[in-house]
Amino acid sequence: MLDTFQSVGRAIADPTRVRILKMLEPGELCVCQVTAVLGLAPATVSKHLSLLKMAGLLNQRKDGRWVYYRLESNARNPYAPPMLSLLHDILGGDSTIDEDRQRLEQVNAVPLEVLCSMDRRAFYDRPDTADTIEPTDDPATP
Amino acid sequence: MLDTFQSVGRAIADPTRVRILKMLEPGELCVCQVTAVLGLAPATVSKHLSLLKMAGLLNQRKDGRWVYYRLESNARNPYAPPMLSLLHDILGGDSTIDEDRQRLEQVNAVPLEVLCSMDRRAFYDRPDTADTIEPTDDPATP
DNA sequence: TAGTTATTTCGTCAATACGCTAAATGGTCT
DNA sequence: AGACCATTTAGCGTATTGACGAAATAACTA
Repeated sequence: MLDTFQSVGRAIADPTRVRILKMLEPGELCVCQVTAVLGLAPATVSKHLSLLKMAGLLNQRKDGRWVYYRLESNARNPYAPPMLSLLHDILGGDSTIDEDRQRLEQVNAVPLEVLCSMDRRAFYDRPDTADTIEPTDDPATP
Repeated sequence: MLDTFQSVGRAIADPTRVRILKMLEPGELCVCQVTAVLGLAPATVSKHLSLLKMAGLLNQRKDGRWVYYRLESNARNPYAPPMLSLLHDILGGDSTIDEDRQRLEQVNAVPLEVLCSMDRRAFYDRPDTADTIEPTDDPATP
Protein backbone atom coordinates (compact mmCIF):
# COMPACT_ATOMS: atom_id res chain seq x y z
CA MET A 1 0.00 0.00 0.00
CA LEU A 2 2.68 2.46 0.97
CA ASP A 3 4.59 1.39 -2.13
CA THR A 4 1.57 2.04 -4.30
CA PHE A 5 1.15 5.49 -2.83
CA GLN A 6 4.86 6.16 -3.20
CA SER A 7 4.67 5.52 -6.92
CA VAL A 8 2.20 8.38 -7.12
CA GLY A 9 4.20 10.52 -4.75
CA ARG A 10 7.40 10.07 -6.71
CA ALA A 11 5.52 10.72 -9.93
CA ILE A 12 4.34 14.16 -8.88
CA ALA A 13 7.65 15.04 -7.21
CA ASP A 14 9.11 16.18 -10.53
CA PRO A 15 7.95 19.49 -12.02
CA THR A 16 8.20 18.20 -15.59
CA ARG A 17 5.75 15.42 -14.80
CA VAL A 18 3.37 17.85 -13.13
CA ARG A 19 3.51 19.97 -16.26
CA ILE A 20 2.64 16.90 -18.31
CA LEU A 21 -0.32 16.06 -16.09
CA LYS A 22 -1.59 19.62 -16.30
CA MET A 23 -1.27 19.82 -20.07
CA LEU A 24 -3.21 16.57 -20.43
CA GLU A 25 -6.22 17.91 -18.53
CA PRO A 26 -8.03 19.16 -21.64
CA GLY A 27 -7.54 15.82 -23.35
CA GLU A 28 -5.15 13.26 -24.73
CA LEU A 29 -1.94 14.18 -26.50
CA CYS A 30 0.57 12.40 -28.69
CA VAL A 31 4.12 11.98 -27.42
CA CYS A 32 5.48 14.34 -30.02
CA GLN A 33 2.97 16.98 -28.96
CA VAL A 34 4.03 16.75 -25.36
CA THR A 35 7.63 16.86 -26.54
CA ALA A 36 6.96 20.00 -28.54
CA VAL A 37 5.41 21.76 -25.56
CA LEU A 38 8.13 20.77 -23.11
CA GLY A 39 11.07 21.28 -25.43
CA LEU A 40 12.87 18.20 -24.11
CA ALA A 41 14.36 15.22 -25.89
CA PRO A 42 11.78 12.64 -27.02
CA ALA A 43 13.49 9.94 -24.99
CA THR A 44 13.19 12.02 -21.85
CA VAL A 45 9.53 12.73 -22.44
CA SER A 46 8.81 9.11 -23.21
CA LYS A 47 10.39 8.06 -19.96
CA HIS A 48 8.34 10.57 -17.98
CA LEU A 49 5.15 9.39 -19.65
CA SER A 50 6.03 5.79 -18.97
CA LEU A 51 6.64 6.52 -15.30
CA LEU A 52 3.34 8.38 -15.02
CA LYS A 53 1.61 5.45 -16.62
CA MET A 54 3.27 3.01 -14.25
CA ALA A 55 2.00 5.11 -11.36
CA GLY A 56 -1.52 4.72 -12.68
CA LEU A 57 -1.88 8.39 -13.50
CA LEU A 58 -1.89 8.02 -17.28
CA ASN A 59 -3.33 5.75 -19.88
CA GLN A 60 -1.97 4.83 -23.28
CA ARG A 61 -3.58 4.48 -26.67
CA LYS A 62 -1.75 3.53 -29.84
CA ASP A 63 -2.89 4.79 -33.20
CA GLY A 64 -0.59 3.94 -36.04
CA ARG A 65 2.83 5.41 -35.47
CA TRP A 66 1.56 7.67 -32.74
CA VAL A 67 1.02 6.94 -29.08
CA TYR A 68 -1.52 9.02 -27.23
CA TYR A 69 -1.48 9.49 -23.47
CA ARG A 70 -4.38 10.70 -21.37
CA LEU A 71 -5.24 11.08 -17.69
CA GLU A 72 -6.31 7.80 -16.17
CA SER A 73 -9.95 7.76 -15.14
CA ASN A 74 -10.40 4.11 -14.20
CA ALA A 75 -8.82 3.69 -10.82
CA ARG A 76 -6.11 1.11 -11.25
CA ASN A 77 -4.08 2.78 -8.54
CA PRO A 78 -6.50 3.92 -5.81
CA TYR A 79 -4.32 6.91 -4.98
CA ALA A 80 -4.19 8.23 -8.53
CA PRO A 81 -7.72 9.70 -8.77
CA PRO A 82 -7.53 11.84 -5.63
CA MET A 83 -4.11 13.10 -6.66
CA LEU A 84 -5.32 13.98 -10.14
CA SER A 85 -8.35 15.63 -8.60
CA LEU A 86 -6.12 17.70 -6.33
CA LEU A 87 -3.92 18.69 -9.25
CA HIS A 88 -6.95 19.60 -11.29
CA ASP A 89 -7.95 22.25 -8.76
CA ILE A 90 -4.58 23.96 -8.43
CA LEU A 91 -1.74 25.58 -10.38
CA GLY A 92 -4.17 27.21 -12.78
CA GLY A 93 -2.40 30.56 -12.62
CA ASP A 94 1.17 29.29 -12.53
CA SER A 95 3.37 30.97 -15.11
CA THR A 96 4.99 27.76 -16.34
CA ILE A 97 1.66 25.98 -16.63
CA ASP A 98 0.19 28.94 -18.46
CA GLU A 99 3.07 29.09 -20.89
CA ASP A 100 2.66 25.38 -21.52
CA ARG A 101 -0.99 25.95 -22.32
CA GLN A 102 -0.14 28.69 -24.77
CA ARG A 103 2.41 26.51 -26.50
CA LEU A 104 -0.14 23.71 -26.48
CA GLU A 105 -2.54 25.92 -28.41
CA GLN A 106 0.10 26.49 -31.05
CA VAL A 107 0.92 22.82 -31.13
CA ASN A 108 -2.72 21.86 -31.50
CA ALA A 109 -2.98 24.16 -34.49
CA VAL A 110 -0.47 22.06 -36.40
CA PRO A 111 -1.34 18.66 -37.88
CA LEU A 112 0.67 15.80 -36.44
CA GLU A 113 2.41 15.03 -39.70
CA VAL A 114 3.68 18.58 -39.91
CA LEU A 115 4.50 18.83 -36.23
CA CYS A 116 6.64 15.73 -36.17
CA SER A 117 8.70 16.76 -39.17
CA MET A 118 9.41 20.26 -37.97
CA ASP A 119 11.89 21.50 -35.42
CA ARG A 120 10.17 21.24 -32.08
CA ARG A 121 12.12 24.13 -30.68
CA ALA A 122 10.17 26.41 -32.99
CA PHE A 123 7.72 26.74 -30.12
CA TYR A 124 10.52 27.63 -27.77
CA ASP A 125 13.14 29.69 -29.56
CA ARG A 126 12.74 32.86 -31.54
CA PRO A 127 12.53 32.35 -35.32
CA ASP A 128 15.37 34.75 -36.09
CA THR A 129 17.94 32.35 -34.75
CA ALA A 130 17.38 30.07 -37.71
CA ASP A 131 19.52 32.02 -40.18
CA THR A 132 22.00 33.73 -37.89
CA ILE A 133 25.02 31.61 -37.18
CA GLU A 134 26.01 28.22 -38.38
CA PRO A 135 29.10 27.32 -36.38
CA THR A 136 31.96 24.97 -37.21
CA ASP A 137 32.22 26.07 -40.83
CA ASP A 138 35.69 27.47 -40.25
CA PRO A 139 38.12 25.44 -42.36
CA ALA A 140 41.12 26.68 -40.38
CA THR A 141 39.93 25.37 -37.06
CA PRO A 142 42.77 23.52 -35.32
CA MET B 1 3.58 28.42 -7.55
CA LEU B 2 4.91 25.29 -9.16
CA ASP B 3 7.91 25.52 -6.86
CA THR B 4 5.67 25.73 -3.85
CA PHE B 5 3.74 22.69 -4.94
CA GLN B 6 6.95 20.85 -5.69
CA SER B 7 8.13 21.31 -2.13
CA VAL B 8 5.04 19.41 -1.04
CA GLY B 9 5.42 16.86 -3.80
CA ARG B 10 9.05 16.15 -2.96
CA ALA B 11 8.14 15.97 0.72
CA ILE B 12 5.65 13.16 0.25
CA ALA B 13 7.81 11.33 -2.29
CA ASP B 14 9.77 9.63 0.47
CA PRO B 15 8.13 6.80 2.44
CA THR B 16 9.85 7.77 5.69
CA ARG B 17 8.31 11.21 5.52
CA VAL B 18 4.89 9.77 4.80
CA ARG B 19 5.30 7.57 7.86
CA ILE B 20 6.13 10.66 9.91
CA LEU B 21 3.08 12.51 8.65
CA LYS B 22 0.85 9.55 9.43
CA MET B 23 2.23 9.08 12.93
CA LEU B 24 1.65 12.75 13.69
CA GLU B 25 -2.05 12.57 12.87
CA PRO B 26 -3.13 11.81 16.46
CA GLY B 27 -1.09 14.73 17.75
CA GLU B 28 2.30 16.32 18.22
CA LEU B 29 5.42 14.30 18.95
CA CYS B 30 8.91 15.05 20.15
CA VAL B 31 11.82 14.37 17.80
CA CYS B 32 13.07 11.56 20.00
CA GLN B 33 9.64 9.93 19.92
CA VAL B 34 9.57 9.98 16.14
CA THR B 35 13.11 8.65 16.17
CA ALA B 36 12.09 5.81 18.45
CA VAL B 37 9.23 4.80 16.18
CA LEU B 38 11.24 4.99 12.97
CA GLY B 39 14.42 3.41 14.30
CA LEU B 40 16.63 5.79 12.34
CA ALA B 41 19.48 8.04 13.42
CA PRO B 42 18.32 11.23 15.16
CA ALA B 43 20.10 13.36 12.60
CA THR B 44 18.23 11.65 9.79
CA VAL B 45 14.89 12.14 11.49
CA SER B 46 15.66 15.75 12.25
CA LYS B 47 16.42 16.40 8.62
CA HIS B 48 13.16 14.80 7.50
CA LEU B 49 11.20 16.86 10.01
CA SER B 50 12.95 20.01 8.90
CA LEU B 51 12.13 19.31 5.27
CA LEU B 52 8.49 18.65 6.09
CA LYS B 53 8.37 21.91 8.01
CA MET B 54 9.92 23.80 5.11
CA ALA B 55 7.23 22.35 2.87
CA GLY B 56 4.60 23.81 5.19
CA LEU B 57 3.35 20.40 6.26
CA LEU B 58 4.61 20.55 9.84
CA ASN B 59 4.85 23.05 12.64
CA GLN B 60 7.42 23.30 15.41
CA ARG B 61 7.15 23.98 19.12
CA LYS B 62 10.10 24.11 21.46
CA ASP B 63 9.74 23.11 25.09
CA GLY B 64 12.98 23.06 27.00
CA ARG B 65 15.34 20.58 25.47
CA TRP B 66 12.63 18.99 23.42
CA VAL B 67 11.20 20.04 20.08
CA TYR B 68 7.69 18.99 19.22
CA TYR B 69 6.41 18.73 15.67
CA ARG B 70 2.77 18.63 14.65
CA LEU B 71 0.78 18.74 11.44
CA GLU B 72 0.36 22.26 10.12
CA SER B 73 -3.20 23.52 10.26
CA ASN B 74 -2.72 27.15 9.30
CA ALA B 75 -2.19 27.23 5.59
CA ARG B 76 1.22 28.78 5.06
CA ASN B 77 1.68 26.66 1.95
CA PRO B 78 -1.70 26.50 0.17
CA TYR B 79 -0.98 23.01 -1.13
CA ALA B 80 -0.20 21.54 2.27
CA PRO B 81 -3.75 21.27 3.66
CA PRO B 82 -5.24 19.35 0.73
CA MET B 83 -2.25 17.00 0.71
CA LEU B 84 -2.55 16.38 4.44
CA SER B 85 -6.27 15.89 3.98
CA LEU B 86 -5.63 13.34 1.26
CA LEU B 87 -3.08 11.54 3.41
CA HIS B 88 -5.47 11.54 6.31
CA ASP B 89 -7.99 9.50 4.37
CA ILE B 90 -5.62 6.81 3.11
CA LEU B 91 -2.99 4.27 4.15
CA GLY B 92 -4.97 3.39 7.26
CA GLY B 93 -4.51 -0.34 6.71
CA ASP B 94 -0.94 -0.29 5.52
CA SER B 95 1.29 -2.71 7.41
CA THR B 96 4.15 -0.27 7.89
CA ILE B 97 1.82 2.47 9.09
CA ASP B 98 0.10 0.06 11.44
CA GLU B 99 3.39 -1.13 12.89
CA ASP B 100 4.39 2.48 13.40
CA ARG B 101 1.17 3.08 15.30
CA GLN B 102 1.79 0.10 17.52
CA ARG B 103 5.30 1.27 18.26
CA LEU B 104 3.92 4.73 18.87
CA GLU B 105 1.63 3.33 21.57
CA GLN B 106 4.61 1.79 23.28
CA VAL B 107 6.57 5.01 22.91
CA ASN B 108 3.74 7.08 24.34
CA ALA B 109 3.67 4.83 27.37
CA VAL B 110 7.18 5.89 28.28
CA PRO B 111 7.98 9.32 29.77
CA LEU B 112 10.27 11.42 27.63
CA GLU B 113 13.11 11.37 30.15
CA VAL B 114 13.10 7.60 30.14
CA LEU B 115 12.61 7.29 26.41
CA CYS B 116 15.56 9.47 25.54
CA SER B 117 17.95 7.63 27.79
CA MET B 118 17.02 4.17 26.56
CA ASP B 119 18.00 2.32 23.43
CA ARG B 120 15.52 3.37 20.80
CA ARG B 121 15.85 0.12 18.95
CA ALA B 122 14.02 -1.60 21.78
CA PHE B 123 10.85 -0.73 19.88
CA TYR B 124 12.23 -2.04 16.67
CA ASP B 125 14.35 -5.11 17.02
CA ARG B 126 13.28 -8.66 17.62
CA PRO B 127 12.67 -9.93 21.19
CA ASP B 128 16.38 -10.49 21.69
CA THR B 129 16.19 -7.41 23.82
CA ALA B 130 13.05 -8.55 25.63
CA ASP B 131 14.85 -8.90 28.95
CA THR B 132 16.46 -5.51 28.84
CA ILE B 133 13.59 -3.06 28.65
CA GLU B 134 9.92 -3.82 28.08
CA PRO B 135 7.92 -0.64 28.08
CA THR B 136 4.47 -2.17 27.68
CA ASP B 137 3.72 -4.79 30.31
CA ASP B 138 4.30 -2.71 33.43
CA PRO B 139 0.95 -2.06 35.17
CA ALA B 140 2.55 0.09 37.87
CA THR B 141 3.93 2.93 35.85
CA PRO B 142 6.22 5.25 37.82
C1' DT C 1 10.82 -5.52 -49.64
C1' DA C 2 13.01 -1.54 -48.29
C1' DG C 3 12.69 3.06 -46.45
C1' DT C 4 10.83 6.38 -43.23
C1' DT C 5 9.36 7.86 -38.85
C1' DA C 6 7.44 7.96 -33.97
C1' DT C 7 8.43 5.83 -29.88
C1' DT C 8 11.00 3.18 -26.66
C1' DT C 9 15.16 1.14 -24.67
C1' DC C 10 20.03 1.38 -23.53
C1' DG C 11 24.16 3.44 -21.78
C1' DT C 12 26.24 7.38 -19.77
C1' DC C 13 26.92 11.43 -16.91
C1' DA C 14 26.09 15.07 -13.48
C1' DA C 15 23.16 16.25 -9.81
C1' DT C 16 20.29 15.10 -6.07
C1' DA C 17 18.66 12.29 -2.11
C1' DC C 18 18.97 9.49 1.94
C1' DG C 19 21.44 7.17 5.28
C1' DC C 20 25.19 7.47 8.74
C1' DT C 21 28.88 9.50 12.13
C1' DA C 22 30.98 13.40 14.25
C1' DA C 23 30.82 17.96 15.67
C1' DA C 24 28.20 22.22 16.79
C1' DT C 25 24.22 24.34 18.93
C1' DG C 26 20.94 25.47 22.53
C1' DG C 27 18.81 24.42 26.45
C1' DT C 28 18.51 22.31 31.52
C1' DC C 29 20.38 21.16 35.90
C1' DT C 30 23.74 20.88 39.74
C1' DA D 1 30.59 27.87 35.41
C1' DG D 2 30.56 23.21 33.96
C1' DA D 3 28.31 18.79 33.00
C1' DC D 4 24.74 16.88 30.43
C1' DC D 5 21.47 16.00 26.82
C1' DA D 6 18.15 16.70 22.75
C1' DT D 7 18.45 18.60 18.47
C1' DT D 8 20.62 20.43 14.46
C1' DT D 9 24.35 21.04 11.18
C1' DA D 10 28.33 19.45 8.47
C1' DG D 11 30.68 16.10 5.92
C1' DC D 12 30.70 11.83 3.50
C1' DG D 13 29.51 7.38 0.78
C1' DT D 14 26.23 5.16 -1.87
C1' DA D 15 21.93 4.91 -4.51
C1' DT D 16 18.67 7.06 -7.29
C1' DT D 17 17.17 10.45 -10.69
C1' DG D 18 16.74 13.23 -14.84
C1' DA D 19 18.91 14.77 -18.79
C1' DC D 20 20.98 13.45 -23.26
C1' DG D 21 22.49 10.74 -27.68
C1' DA D 22 22.58 6.40 -30.00
C1' DA D 23 20.57 2.24 -31.11
C1' DA D 24 16.49 -0.83 -31.19
C1' DT D 25 11.57 -1.38 -31.97
C1' DA D 26 7.10 -0.83 -34.29
C1' DA D 27 4.15 0.82 -37.76
C1' DC D 28 3.08 3.21 -42.04
C1' DT D 29 4.32 3.87 -47.13
C1' DA D 30 6.39 3.60 -51.58
